[in-house]
Amino acid sequence: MMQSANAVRSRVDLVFNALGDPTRRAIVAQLGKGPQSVSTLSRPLGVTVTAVSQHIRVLERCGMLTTTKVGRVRTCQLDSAGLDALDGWIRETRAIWERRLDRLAEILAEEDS
Amino acid sequence: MMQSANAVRSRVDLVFNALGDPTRRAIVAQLGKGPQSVSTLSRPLGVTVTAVSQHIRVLERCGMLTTTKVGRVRTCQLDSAGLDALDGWIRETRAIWERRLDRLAEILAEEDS
DNA sequence: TTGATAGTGAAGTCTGGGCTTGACTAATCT
DNA sequence: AGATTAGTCAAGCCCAGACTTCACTATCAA
Repeated sequence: MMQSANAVRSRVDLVFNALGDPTRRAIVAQLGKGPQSVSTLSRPLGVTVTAVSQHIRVLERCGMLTTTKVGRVRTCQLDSAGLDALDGWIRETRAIWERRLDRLAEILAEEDS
Repeated sequence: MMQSANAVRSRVDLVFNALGDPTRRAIVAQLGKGPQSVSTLSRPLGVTVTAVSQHIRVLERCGMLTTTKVGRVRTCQLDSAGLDALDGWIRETRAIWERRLDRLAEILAEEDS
């Protein structure tokens, strides 16, 4: 129940690491237009199919997308797990940040009086 | 008014790039506990003050934190600009993703009838 | 069965960027 | 003034990881 914090944290780390690369962000953007095969993804990216295949694995591992292979073609589509993790991190971080601002406001108010 | 899309996009890119590094994520986490000086930040991170100084510049450039130098000590604190950009990106991406799921549901529904 | 197509695996190249060291400046202390 | 401390600059080291090539397998088409 409380180890989930660590699990989430590590997934967030993986997501940030994954999305830290411009090519992978481009892949995610591409998939926004709908599910696509590995080779279809590779064309507008200007990289090898092999490279895309490698990126796909990274993105899949961190929950940013899922893939299904039917026949010889692997189709990729966005997954919400990665987004959820990211979202959680942002909320958490912002909450901490805002709480701190509130405290600062309190302190300033006290100084005035 | 519409060029903001590009501006936001590039800031998001900077943020992802910045947060793609574990040390910088650690810095952000540290700052969650409150504003801190460069050298105070460096101690628990196990890296040189110089390294932290470099990271600070990257994080500041993308709006994740702000710094103020008084005397010889530079104090860093979280900024919401970076978080806002990230948040916007997530909302956008998730919206696209969900719209796509809805469309898929429609298609499946049509097939059934 | 021959050929073309989609993708993966292994192995190697090469560059970006994270980190360090050492020298330096500016502020603070005694 | 001298010594200490906080931080920055410049230069270089070094390695993770992004990308490629080549060989290979599996699927589909003629």
